[in-house]
Amino acid sequence: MRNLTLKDIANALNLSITTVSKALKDYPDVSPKTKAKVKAYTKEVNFTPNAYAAYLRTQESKIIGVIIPRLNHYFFSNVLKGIMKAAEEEGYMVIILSSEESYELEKKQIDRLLKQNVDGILLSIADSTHDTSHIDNILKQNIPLVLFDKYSKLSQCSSVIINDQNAAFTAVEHLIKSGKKNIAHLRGPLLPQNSIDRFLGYRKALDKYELPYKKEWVFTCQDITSDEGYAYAKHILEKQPEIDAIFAVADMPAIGAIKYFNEQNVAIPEQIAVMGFSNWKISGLITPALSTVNQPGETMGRKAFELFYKELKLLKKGKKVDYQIVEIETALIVRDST
Amino acid sequence: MRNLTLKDIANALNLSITTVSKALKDYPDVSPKTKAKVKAYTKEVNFTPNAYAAYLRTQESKIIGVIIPRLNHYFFSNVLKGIMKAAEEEGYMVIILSSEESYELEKKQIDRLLKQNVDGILLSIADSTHDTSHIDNILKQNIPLVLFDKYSKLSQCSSVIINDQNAAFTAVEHLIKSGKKNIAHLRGPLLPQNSIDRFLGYRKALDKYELPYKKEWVFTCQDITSDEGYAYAKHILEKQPEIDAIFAVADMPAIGAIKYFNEQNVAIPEQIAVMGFSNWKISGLITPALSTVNQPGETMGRKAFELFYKELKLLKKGKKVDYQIVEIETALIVRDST
DNA sequence: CTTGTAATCGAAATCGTTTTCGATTTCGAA
DNA sequence: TTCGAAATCGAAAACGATTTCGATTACAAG
Repeated sequence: MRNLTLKDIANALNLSITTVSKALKDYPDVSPKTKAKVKAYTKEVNFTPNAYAAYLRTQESKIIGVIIPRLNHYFFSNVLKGIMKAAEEEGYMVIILSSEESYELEKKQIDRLLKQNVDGILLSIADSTHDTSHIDNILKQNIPLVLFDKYSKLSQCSSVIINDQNAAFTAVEHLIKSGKKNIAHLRGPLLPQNSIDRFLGYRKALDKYELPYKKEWVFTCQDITSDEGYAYAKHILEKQPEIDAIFAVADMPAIGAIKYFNEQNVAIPEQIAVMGFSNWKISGLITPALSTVNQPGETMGRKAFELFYKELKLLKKGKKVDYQIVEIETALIVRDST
Repeated sequence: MRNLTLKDIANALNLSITTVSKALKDYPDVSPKTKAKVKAYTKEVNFTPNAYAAYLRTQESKIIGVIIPRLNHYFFSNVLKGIMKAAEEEGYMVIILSSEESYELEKKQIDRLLKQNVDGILLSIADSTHDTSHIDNILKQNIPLVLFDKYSKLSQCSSVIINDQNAAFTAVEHLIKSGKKNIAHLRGPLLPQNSIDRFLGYRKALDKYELPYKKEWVFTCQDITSDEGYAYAKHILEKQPEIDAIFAVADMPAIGAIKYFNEQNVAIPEQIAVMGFSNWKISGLITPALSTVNQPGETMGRKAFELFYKELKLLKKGKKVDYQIVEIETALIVRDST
């Protein structure tokens, strides 16, 4: 059972391949009558032109590639959802690849996508990515590129981000206003812009309210896992009991910390308050429910696709495209842990 | 900056397009010397044949389609991870679509994938799917199809599943052996085989240990959310306090129930025990940690791809392919909630 | 120096579209 | 009736690979 081709349709209707093709694409030099006839028939037999053959002429694959650092990750799943919904509305398919936070793999995945002739690439860069030449390569090939969430200040391309610094500032400010004075920070790895900015927001809040900044109150989570949060919570309780609040770079370490405090019957937030970041589904379900910052993944994904699509259309028209940085609103979510 | 073509390579090396193509594919009628020359050069300039042009002759897209019911879902994310890793090893790209648990959308997504000429389809069917004619259509087109997790007993195709009935039986048996006698079940929707089998496993355990089965102890979670678990927990505590254990069809409702019990200071597991299903990451992080059944998503995904790939190779050789049902091992995970 | 065979190579057809451009038809106006 | 413009159609050339099959070369044997 072979798929139908234009030739089959043409034969069935006693028309030429050309006319059938043009009728389907609403060329002006096909009469309304034959257009109607062709469209009715193709609909009846559920025909659509072969995408690969079409690509050969148009050079448009109607496929975009998305690279995320991790697959099973609540936030990125949400971003994907936004991307895929928006893509579907425009008839685009999405190929997803994961860099597993590895710079080498990220380069390889970009290469795979370029070989696949995707119409555009949406990318959230890996924690370990330390230079951006592979990213600039995409731009050189003149195919639209949009970064989301984990972006790079160095690359001259469209990005969809949140204001990490402000969001972190607001979160820490809330801790301070609720009376906490010795606030620790579980920060992310050193490279990604996100962890840098969240750390800077933390410092800015301390500065503004004239609280001391102490290096020994900042702990680095390499992998941003609950295990790391759990271990640091243990360390804090045993070695640095003066700490009365924790601001974590993400929900996972915060949840790990809460788990440990629960086991030790530490009163949250009275003895120690815990603040997360990202608003994962689960953060509202643990006890006590975790205060956090909402990071609207689905919105970011949709916006990222829209930026790509806009650039593609400009490109097709041969117009100049200049890139754009879109900032998505975040919101402080106060629950029971602060 | 156009991509290179066979013609470019041929010109550069003073060979014909034919010879270059054959050299790359190790045809026997190309001398080792020219093969080496071609391979060295293509590697140097990072050339690989255009995938779309190749498709036109070979009818192989090297792309598979995957349809899952939900995107931001821990278990399915894990399955995807397994699929994508295995696919990458064989040079396959993966297009992912979501049916959002909708029968209509599932049909549409299958259609999209067929139009895209994917080499195979991996599918986990939606809760609302009530007939399988659209699935049988895939088989008629003679392209490999593998169902995973949410499968259908009616379709004659390969599937990767767990033994839901046995797994549920073991889980409930564990509740019984820990002394619980009045065990409620938060079951899933009526259609999917999973919820049916887990329900049957629940009943079988009650039967075996001569505990009464009561209709009013079975509650249906339409969407399998934490909210439903929360609401049923409230109902149970207020209206049916004789219930001393809950076996949930999945972790999410179990977590919702635990949240409510925590708020009401109900002792878990002393007053009421809670058992989940699936072993989501989060289930080990809440307090008390949730007992559950491990459902190895990544392994299932990898196996599903392998089944597809095996079928494809048989198909290419023109050999008869007969489908295969693979059962993946589950394991009871006892934590603090039972 | 032939001749036959094996080893190499390339011309050309093909896959299914899209699109240019030339051919044909239609039809109103003169 | 005839002419020309406008409307409608189709032939054919791409797109970039794969593959069949015929052509050429090399070389050993007679």
